[in-house]
Amino acid sequence: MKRTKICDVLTLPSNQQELIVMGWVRTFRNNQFIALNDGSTIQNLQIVVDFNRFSEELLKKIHTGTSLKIVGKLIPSQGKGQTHEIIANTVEILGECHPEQYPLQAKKHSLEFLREIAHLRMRTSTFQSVFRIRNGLAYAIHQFFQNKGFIYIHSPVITASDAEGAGEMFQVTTFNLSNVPKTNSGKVSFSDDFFGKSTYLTVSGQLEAELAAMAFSNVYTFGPTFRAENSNTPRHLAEFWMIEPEMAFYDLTDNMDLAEEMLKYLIKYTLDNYPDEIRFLEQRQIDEEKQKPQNERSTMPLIEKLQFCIQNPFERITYTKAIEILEKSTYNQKKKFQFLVKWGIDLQTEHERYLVEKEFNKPVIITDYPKEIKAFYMRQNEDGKTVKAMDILFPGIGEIVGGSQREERIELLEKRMKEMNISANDMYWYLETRRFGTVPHAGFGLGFERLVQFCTGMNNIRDVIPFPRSPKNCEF
RNA sequence: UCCUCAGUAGCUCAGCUGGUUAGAGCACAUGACUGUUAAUCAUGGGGUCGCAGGUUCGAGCCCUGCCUGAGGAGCCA
Repeated sequence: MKRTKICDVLTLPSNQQELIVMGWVRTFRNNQFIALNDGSTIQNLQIVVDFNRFSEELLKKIHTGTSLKIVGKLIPSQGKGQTHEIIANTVEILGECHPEQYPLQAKKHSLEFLREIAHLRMRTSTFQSVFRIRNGLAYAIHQFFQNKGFIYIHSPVITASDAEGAGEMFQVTTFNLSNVPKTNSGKVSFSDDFFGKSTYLTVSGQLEAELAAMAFSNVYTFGPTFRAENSNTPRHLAEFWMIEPEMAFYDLTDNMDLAEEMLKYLIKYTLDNYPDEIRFLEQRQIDEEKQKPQNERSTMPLIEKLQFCIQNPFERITYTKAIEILEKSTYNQKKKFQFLVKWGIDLQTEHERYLVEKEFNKPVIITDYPKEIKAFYMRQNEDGKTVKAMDILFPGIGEIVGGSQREERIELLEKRMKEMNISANDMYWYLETRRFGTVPHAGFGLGFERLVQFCTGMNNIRDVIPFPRSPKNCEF
């Protein structure tokens, strides 16, 4: 007889059939009731042990964390908390778990503490829910794009290009750091390094995705990216995953339409496929927020927030309009903003939060930013001041998507690169896309962990990736 | 990187104005009970008060530096 997964056991008729189940003990109550979890579902299966039939020696080895093989009969539960239960005929200990040394208990732990034991935290209902949803979202992203005929492109992880200026980069080298080869003038001799030049971990696959879009029309990347920024916030990681679609023959509106459709698809996918997990996480958030003052609590419970997000069109406004709204706001007139609102500034977190959480109270897409605060590759508008950029701001998360229509006109692109001190020589391959059959195109980047944060209601980004990498933390 | 707060038992925390032998709940151990739902009841063990200096007759508490964590800001996805 083969093992039955707990997710399957719970769908079977409870008609005395004999089954084998395996899993880890969550709790062992009353010397009789084992809550067994095998990770196939966040639900536990109740195992009933008649303590008169088993040796005390065996029962004493059953603790939270112990792994078991149970053979027994499936019956309707006589207790109230569950539908099924298994009456154990045999109980085999697969792996003992020392109760004094095992850090997980059958009670709530703080997320900070669980972060320190990331190798074990997946054994909790919270992290099982989060990572199950993370898995589902990764799958749904491929499904969304594949259904539309997009080609999945593997952009390189190691790159020599630091042109995007998306932040500090991690150097990749095979040099012995205590004895780095130098040139006669005393500089590091990168021509002696593995690749013969200085190389880094990628900060974005966008430029490579653009190359592919010039062949396949519609492509996307989905892979890890790296930023060596010393950012210590609940929204930043040094290693995170990004989805970067790039579409030929798309303008900025097409780009926004696709991004909005994708986000709604992914949120709906979560609601449709992970109801148990979402309900659990919603309750967790409610319990957690009970200790907070009213004004710091979420305005909507998780499920309602996600449904609201699917059902309403995202607000679309230009940067110029956004500045106008901010300037006219009573908030601004009462001088409640710390930073001055003025055309030309980069929107501060407080400004974004005002627009998303106070003014519109739903996702907002801001377009046509001043060119000075955006990247060199964004398409310049006729006004000479703004570019075809778009950022999607989500409540509680901030910027979840950043994108633009790209500058396809080579003269304007070269001029902009010169102004921003970007080497046309190093970037010859990028410029050749504009030289050889250039077309209008657009794309965006979606921060995968920020999406998972939004869909799970987790406040800290370190709790939505199995093994987070952040400044001063590379454990496990 | 900057600002603010925190670090006391395995976990979550209390510890008053500097004053005897540092407490609670949970966890754990032992016993009781046995249809429980974070089971319950009784008893018990468990501490270099983040680290290093300093002030003081005396420091968990005051001062300085460092480390770690959290929240906010910047940068961004």
